[in-house]
Amino acid sequence: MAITDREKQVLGAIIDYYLTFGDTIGSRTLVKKYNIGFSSATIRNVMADLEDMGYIAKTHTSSGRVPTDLGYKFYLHELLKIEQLSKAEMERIDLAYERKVTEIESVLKKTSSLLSNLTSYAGMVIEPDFKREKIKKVELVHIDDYLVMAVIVSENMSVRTKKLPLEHGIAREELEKVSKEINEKLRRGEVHSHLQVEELILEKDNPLLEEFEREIYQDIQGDFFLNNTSSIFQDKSVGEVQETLEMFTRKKGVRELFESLVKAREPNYGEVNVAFGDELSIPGLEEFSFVYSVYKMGASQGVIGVIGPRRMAYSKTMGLVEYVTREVNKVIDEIEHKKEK
Amino acid sequence: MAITDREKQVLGAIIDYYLTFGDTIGSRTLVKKYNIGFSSATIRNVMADLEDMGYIAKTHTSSGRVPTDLGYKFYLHELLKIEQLSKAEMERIDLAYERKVTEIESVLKKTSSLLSNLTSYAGMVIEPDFKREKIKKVELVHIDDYLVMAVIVSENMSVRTKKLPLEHGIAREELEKVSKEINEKLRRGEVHSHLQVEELILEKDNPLLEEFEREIYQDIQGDFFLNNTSSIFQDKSVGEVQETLEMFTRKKGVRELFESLVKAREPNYGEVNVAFGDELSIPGLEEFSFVYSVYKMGASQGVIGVIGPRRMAYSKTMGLVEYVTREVNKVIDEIEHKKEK
DNA sequence: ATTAGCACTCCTGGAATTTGAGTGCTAACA
DNA sequence: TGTTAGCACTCAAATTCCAGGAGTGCTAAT
Repeated sequence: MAITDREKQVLGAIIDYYLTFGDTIGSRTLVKKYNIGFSSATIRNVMADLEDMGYIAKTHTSSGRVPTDLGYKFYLHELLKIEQLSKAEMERIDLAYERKVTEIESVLKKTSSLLSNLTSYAGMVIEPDFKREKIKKVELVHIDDYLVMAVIVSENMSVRTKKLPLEHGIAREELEKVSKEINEKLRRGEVHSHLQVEELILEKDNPLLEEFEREIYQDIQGDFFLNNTSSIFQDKSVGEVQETLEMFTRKKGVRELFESLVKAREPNYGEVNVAFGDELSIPGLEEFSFVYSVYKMGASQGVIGVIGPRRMAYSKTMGLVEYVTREVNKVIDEIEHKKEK
Repeated sequence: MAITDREKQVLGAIIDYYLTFGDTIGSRTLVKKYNIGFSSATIRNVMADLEDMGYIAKTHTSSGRVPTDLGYKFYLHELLKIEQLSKAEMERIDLAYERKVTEIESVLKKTSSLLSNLTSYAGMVIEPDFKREKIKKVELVHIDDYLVMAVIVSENMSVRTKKLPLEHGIAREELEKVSKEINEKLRRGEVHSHLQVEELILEKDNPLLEEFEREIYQDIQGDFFLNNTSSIFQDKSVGEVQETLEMFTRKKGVRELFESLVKAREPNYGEVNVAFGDELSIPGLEEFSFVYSVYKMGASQGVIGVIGPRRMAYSKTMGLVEYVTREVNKVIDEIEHKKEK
């Protein structure tokens, strides 16, 4: 049962109204506000058909209609056109990346806050997974005999630091030896993952292995930058969204969730996607939408996106995410080339 | 005009009721719930007197009474007894510090979460101010020619790391020279503050000084660990407390505010204090209370405390903060002695 | 196929009303 | 003189009631 043009038009109007006012709309108002050349009675029939098809629904017997999830998806895939940014907006973004930032982490941080500023939703940037990167080298800094600071550099030039408290103590010279040993092995390709590196350090001293596994695990992995989260919860009470908020501030598990979402779909570089909260299956985010796209960095990939209410200015937001992602890819390229030079 | 015992008793009852139910209480209910050997009419007279003295107030002409700020303070200073923890509770806390943690930062982190678990309010631990500490040594790790990771160790063994992106690039050998130079100067006592250290590095390369000042400023200073903040806002809407929440997650300015509060009073080690939100003058925290005490670490001092609603179980909480602070001081001592050994 | 008309439904918001927990004051009492 | 009973009065909060508005579906006419 194909959908007619008239039906498309009406569906579009209903969604548009819902997007801007968040409310139901009935046949009469629809005819008046969106100049449609038919009477309300006709539209009532069209609406009844759309309801049969499952695209719209009533909230109660005599209410107007709102789009269903199905209707929403139809809209996103078939009806929606990504809006090109205006010249002025583009310039504003370009300007943000103008003063050459030479360090990748701060580029990502800045991008996240840029997105939230421009959309007034929550901006989100996920770093490429550090754990999956090959380790290039490790420097062990001797703080004192009982504390070592490991500086871990990955193939794509991400850097992580990690404190390693030692039970038995180690002298500076001894540590330097260990350090050389490790880097030697790295160079010969005998060690890859960061976990192995830890083991190498630790077997010299055999300390609180479990502690590490549990506590510091998260510090070492790819970070993510999330901005302006509270804005999207606005009217909710803190109690309701407490867990989600906690999850964001502790940065626990969030990364995995978003990552798995992106993996689940075909990752098309440069293409902007939309995921409803319920597709994300992130507790507390059921009523939100995630507009995102994938950027690449070295061999890995990260995610740039915006979390906002289901009722959001998709057209605009998607255009924005698209443009910003392109921009970020450009900056990353520049940095990488500079390094190689 | 001295306050009589009877008045004290009534005031205590009013506050107790307010603390547990957060509501006004009238003479009749008060007589019934707190077995006072007088009639409601008598209590009405007592209440009228207390109101004249400014300790209690009505919310409207015919309502019951609630304590005023003055009444609250009187209660805290004169009436309240700090509750000793039970054996079981003490053991539970001891247990948390049992598995010897050999690294101070994680002790503080753990303390913060311990406090929030035990009170279900927000636990807060402020590190001693890193900026005020003397710097003991600096290690400069060469990531690549355009990125240096500085590891800064203070006199009291706190450690900070900081990425320094360079505009013009520096070779490994050159960097090592700079590093030696700096540490030499440190040893001779020619350099103290971390800012000077930065300058020394930077004058070799003259890079994005302003960027530093602005962006990385906060990373370098003493951190604080704040847990479970959302729990204290519970019933509020996210919109209302958005700014405060944002302030907490960005960790911007919070430290200064709390520090200045503590400075404003005489810092008695080991003694537990209470500050009302309005004494803190922290935006968004007007309706909260801060129960805290000061711990010392090397030459500096930090703060351990709990942020909760004005209506909180003070007696209990104060006992808890007192005990935990003692415990933390003990652990820090142990770590420091171990180092010296 | 479209439309006008009609009876009916449901949500919404404000006004009116009731109830409960208080108060202050006065007069009586130990 | 301190304590108490009794009474008239007040206010906030909850509940009920009611009218109005925005819809719908259906039928009959165009």
